[in-house]
Amino acid sequence: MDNESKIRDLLSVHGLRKTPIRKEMLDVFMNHDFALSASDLVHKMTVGNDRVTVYRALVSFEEHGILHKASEDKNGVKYALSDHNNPHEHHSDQHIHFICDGCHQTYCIEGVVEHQVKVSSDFQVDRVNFTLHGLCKQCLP
Amino acid sequence: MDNESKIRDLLSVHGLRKTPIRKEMLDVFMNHDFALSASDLVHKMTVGNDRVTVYRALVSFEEHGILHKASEDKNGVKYALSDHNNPHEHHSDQHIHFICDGCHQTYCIEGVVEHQVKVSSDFQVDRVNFTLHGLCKQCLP
DNA sequence: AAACCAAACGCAACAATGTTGCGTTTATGT
DNA sequence: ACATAAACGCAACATTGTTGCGTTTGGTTT
Repeated sequence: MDNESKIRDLLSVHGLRKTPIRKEMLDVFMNHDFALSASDLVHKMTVGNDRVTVYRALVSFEEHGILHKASEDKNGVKYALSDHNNPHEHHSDQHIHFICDGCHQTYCIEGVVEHQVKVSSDFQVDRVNFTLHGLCKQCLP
Repeated sequence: MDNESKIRDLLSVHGLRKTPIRKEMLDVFMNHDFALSASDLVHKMTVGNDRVTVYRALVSFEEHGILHKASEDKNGVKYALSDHNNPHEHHSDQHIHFICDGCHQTYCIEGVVEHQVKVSSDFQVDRVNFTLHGLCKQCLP
């Protein structure tokens, strides 16, 4: 296991147990630069293949801020490591979600979307969620 | 039925049959100012309560541009009337989707979100999808 | 108005995602 | 080494959405 000490630290900090399944889940996340669904994880993991266990670990990781929901549609939720834990996210505290039209992966990428909202006063806008769509490097012609 | 003639016209224009179920589906949409899921429709309708029929009608309506997907999450897809058919959308050709944190309804509202995207050149951004979140008039304190 | 036909319907069956309950195992602190 | 709560694993279930197929029906043609 590659990022073993990083993973052990991460679990320790949050008071979570270092079980084989949870360690491998985080390892899988650290070895991918795109977001993963529960089903993705179950297929990629070598130890333990019970969906329920994975679902419960995902919820726990999200509650502890280790993971966040990167995208969500009728086919389910995809999670990604939060910035400060993600080896692919070095330079920013904030990221944007990009969904590739080619490979359909969800990437957490660096960048900013500057925006100004003008809507009817019948609605109080507290947040704006952006998702970018297009082609990633691998899928560009 | 209130909007009967409007509904008959709409179905005629698109070469769709004026069946009781489809007429009532459109009627339900016209009597709501927020987006509806297949399940919402099944519960609100008085004639025909087969999920499959509703699903297939939704697909057909979307293909004909009568409806569009207003929001989508793990709990399913919500549809809304396209602007030109929607009695609640008088003044604009474009709308924005607003999801209320209180009632969790999805509204198609008038307004604009000006935005500028700055991201790594590893990703070619073709479209930007955004959703506004906050509180609607009914849910404001 | 009778016949025709494709559109629409309705039922059964299925797949996938996600959740809950409950008994068992195991990581971890004492 | 022991105790205990966290984590696991299994069965069962709910919901959304899809597919196949036979039947009904709206709309057209004759």
